[in-house]
Amino acid sequence: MTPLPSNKLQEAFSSRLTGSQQKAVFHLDGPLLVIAGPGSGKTRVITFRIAALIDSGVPPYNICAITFTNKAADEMRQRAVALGASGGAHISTFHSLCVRILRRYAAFAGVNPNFSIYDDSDQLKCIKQAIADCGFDTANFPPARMLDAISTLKNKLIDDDTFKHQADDFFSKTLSKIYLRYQQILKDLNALDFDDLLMDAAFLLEKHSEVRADLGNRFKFLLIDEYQDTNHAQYRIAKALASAHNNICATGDPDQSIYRWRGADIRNILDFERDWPNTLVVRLEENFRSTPGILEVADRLIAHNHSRKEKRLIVTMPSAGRVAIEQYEDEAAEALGIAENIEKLVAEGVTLGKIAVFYRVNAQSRALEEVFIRSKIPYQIVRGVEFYNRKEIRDVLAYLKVFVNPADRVALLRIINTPARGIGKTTIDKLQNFAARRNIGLYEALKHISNILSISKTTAAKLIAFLTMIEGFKKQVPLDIGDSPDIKSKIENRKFSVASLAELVFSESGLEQSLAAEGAEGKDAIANIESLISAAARYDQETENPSLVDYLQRISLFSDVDAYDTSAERVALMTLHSAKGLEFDNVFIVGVEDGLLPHERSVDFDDETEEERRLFFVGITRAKTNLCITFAKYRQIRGQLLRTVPSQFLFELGLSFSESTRSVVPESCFLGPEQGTHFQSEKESFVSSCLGGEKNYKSSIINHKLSPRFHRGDIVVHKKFGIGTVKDFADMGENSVVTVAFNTGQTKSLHLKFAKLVKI
DNA sequence: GCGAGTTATGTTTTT
DNA sequence: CATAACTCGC
Repeated sequence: MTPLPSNKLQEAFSSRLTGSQQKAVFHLDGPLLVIAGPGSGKTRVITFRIAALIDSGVPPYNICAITFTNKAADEMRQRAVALGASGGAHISTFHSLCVRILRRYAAFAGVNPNFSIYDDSDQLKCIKQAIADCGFDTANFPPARMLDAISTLKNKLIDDDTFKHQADDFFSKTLSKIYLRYQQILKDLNALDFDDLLMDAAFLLEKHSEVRADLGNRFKFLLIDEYQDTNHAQYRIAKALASAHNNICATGDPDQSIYRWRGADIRNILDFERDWPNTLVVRLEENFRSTPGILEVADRLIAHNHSRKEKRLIVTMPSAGRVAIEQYEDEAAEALGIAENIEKLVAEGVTLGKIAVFYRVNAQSRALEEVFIRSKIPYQIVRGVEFYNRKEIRDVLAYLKVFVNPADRVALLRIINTPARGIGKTTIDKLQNFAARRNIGLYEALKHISNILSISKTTAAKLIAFLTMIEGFKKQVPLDIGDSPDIKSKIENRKFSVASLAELVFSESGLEQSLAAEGAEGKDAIANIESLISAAARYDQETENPSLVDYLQRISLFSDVDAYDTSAERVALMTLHSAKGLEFDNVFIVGVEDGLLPHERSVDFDDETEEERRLFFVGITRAKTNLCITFAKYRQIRGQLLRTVPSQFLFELGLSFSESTRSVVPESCFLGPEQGTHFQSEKESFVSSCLGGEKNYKSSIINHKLSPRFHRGDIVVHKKFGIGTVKDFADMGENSVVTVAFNTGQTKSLHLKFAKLVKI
């Protein structure tokens, strides 16, 4: 029964694959784990395997490949076809796959297939209501924190009912109540959040053997890329999908696991061999991407992670390019320096599409953007979801969501008075009360408006006009026919267009009119909606059977990198997380400072610092030829100009400290493989020169150089509170707290880190 | 009911 | 600093 690709194909592939890659690609039967470093061709192995499977006679229909982003799925699809594989294999992300499964087996899963998918801001509204419904205060139970806790539970497949029985302490019991209520709200609104997609799909597969058998029969070969970043729910889904045949192939690199904070469980990859007996493990250790200098730096960095199996990166590329570390005064100078570097590269003949800048947090893109605009360097910020988060876009989409899923109260509340049509808070409250009393949905309540006595005739008329308008739009939407082909063919005579419906909504709802009346800002908004409509038109064109539900569910799962236009000759700006899976000839990594990378929210725990190190490792290993790492002496954070401390990671790369300029690097320095051995000793001397053998060099630098000290009785000026007298000073280095009695009469304890206090 | 203006607040990474 | 959540006057 072992399928085998034709000799012709084996030969063709063999010339393009290394020995270990061949071993992985042609081991078509039974579990396979590919553990491989960056740039070793993990994704390539999966793509080739798809082609090999199809060539060996497996129908494409029986193949299911899971990628980390939709973008990666698209690329894999194209590359497989380029290798001669016919289309038809299912390639998607876990989330997209789950949506398909939940829709197809909606009856088993107990969901209405027209469900809305709720993102953070929708979730926030629901959790706030859940907290309020339970009689708790959002001050004691921060909505975001609660959502986070619930998300963690869902990723572990602990549903609200299960959690109720294991909650034993006060916090858990409170959380349990909120969790139960939150799930009830989502259910009432026929909505699923991102984590529900995975959890519900996992339970569906585990509880219904017929579904499992059906899907096991459908997907006879399961391939999963980036396995190190799967969470427990995804693991259980994979387990269920492969249970019938054990034809599972996973590829991953524990050193590139960067989503632990989101529930990714590194044990999934570490325990793979235990989970699937008789696994063939293939290690790909050669790196075909980066030059030796880059790999040496990467290797040196990742070696500082203790909880890791040692793994070498074997160099195959010739020595070329450079690794530079540059220090700047502040983020503006840093951005300017990068712009100059880019101009130099361009002068050498490099095209902009081969350059990328990575940063830890999205806010860092601003400084770069400003300079790039001034320097006239074309760039693209890789932030796909941002577009769909714009107010006007969300407004149009909310209309569409209501057509498909009238129970979606979040969407309905958004549009009921957008644009303003005289339906205010009081009316909405009355409507909600009525709906709650009758135990019906809000949309249902609109239909019984005449029964709400407290609502005046004129207001009722407005509500009726709104309802009539929505009902009119809904007539344009064909009934959702799901996946059943027999009914499908009967209704097929008319091709539905999302774009024309969106256009109709825009012009007829009054949105266009109200935006047009707004002037310049409205103009931008109109332009955005127009590009939404053209994107929808593209969807109509590319999709065989465009449907509104499918469209809405699809854009809900849109990720940042999905918007990345690889063909554009523009510098790509993105977060280190988004950079995963990509590669560029020239890479800049900015803001490598303590508190930013590693991020301040992660420095308290060693395992989190290790994840930050992996994140930096991922960034470094994206570079093929040139790598430039930058940091600044001062950085504006949340409006405050702060003196920064170079990241500990810089020393781990082997940076030296210049005593004469008291800076970490004179102006810039180059690291290369030949410099190797000296770094450790130089780091030691740097630390001891700063603090004479103490361990915590971070705060010492600040104390030494810039943290002013205050004494009782000092007169100080504060930006906001004015003049005052120092009452107390708690010297804690960068965390020092000053207590000041201001002349306004108030006494304040201020963190030196944040407050700008000047001694006079 | 509505919008302008003010004040509090919270700050990572994302499918 | 940037945004969400308020207040207030029309």
